[in-house]
Amino acid sequence: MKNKPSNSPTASELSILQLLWTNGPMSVKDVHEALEQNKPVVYTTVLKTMQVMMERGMLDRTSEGRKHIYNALIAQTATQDKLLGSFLDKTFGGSAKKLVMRALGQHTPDANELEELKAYIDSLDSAKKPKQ
Amino acid sequence: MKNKPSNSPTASELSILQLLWTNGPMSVKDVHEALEQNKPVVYTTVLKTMQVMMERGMLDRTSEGRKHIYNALIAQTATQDKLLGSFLDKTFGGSAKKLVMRALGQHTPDANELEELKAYIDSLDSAKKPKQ
DNA sequence: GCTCTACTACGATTTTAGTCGTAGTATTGT
DNA sequence: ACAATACTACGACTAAAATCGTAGTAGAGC
Repeated sequence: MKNKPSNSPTASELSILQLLWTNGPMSVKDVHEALEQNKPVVYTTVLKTMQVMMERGMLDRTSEGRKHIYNALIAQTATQDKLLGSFLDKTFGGSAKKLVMRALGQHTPDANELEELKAYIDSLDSAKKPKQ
Repeated sequence: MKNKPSNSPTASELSILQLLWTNGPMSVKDVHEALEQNKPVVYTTVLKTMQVMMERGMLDRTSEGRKHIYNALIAQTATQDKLLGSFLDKTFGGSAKKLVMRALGQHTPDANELEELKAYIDSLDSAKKPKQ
């Protein structure tokens, strides 16, 4: 009776999750060193954050000698989807079309990625109107 | 020497900005009544928030009798773009393609909007590779 | 066995967002 | 003029995130 469904991670928590999702299980030291490449942060701050995340059911850990190796318990895609849904509502009034156009306009992918996107939209499109 | 470049609005501030962007200048009373349709909130909470926003350069106001009529000073698109850029970095590692695909997959627009999106991507695409 | 080092544990503080209650003030209606 | 009304001003409180410092402890090397 402990694990709540795990609320959305905060910005700091998310930066830790990104590392774990990318690299797999990591020690606090690993995470700290990685984070510090962007912005100075005290070791125990990272440690504390990860401990809190474990309490909240976002991470678990195993012991390897005296180290703790942490692992993400919540899935990347599910977490991103939840954050995206919330952001979409708050910032673009829930209009995915508006968000997408703005994202593409501001951070236009290269031609190859644009082709992929068109193909993806086609697949969605034909699912919507199966007039095939 | 007062106006800082106006930091990004918080969630509460954004909900107020959305109203002002949509409806134009509004009194605190108007904003309060509109917000309350979603979630109960005390009048002075809204007032205080709007005063803080004015201090931060997000709003200004004029007097109309004893009322204050507030107006958004920061532009909707610029604000959305800033928030979007930040969200994109934090949550999708800066990959607009990933964000877009996820947004479309989770909140698929109707067929008409998908067509618009394809057309928009085409316009971006031809701008990228002007092999016309 | 002893010391030094590399960790973890945890309390405490700071900061910020969000919220509310009370007081003050101008205007309106009688 | 006076009371009721409709506002604004502002201090203060709460909750949560983020940060840090100190203390404790296990293990490595001598």
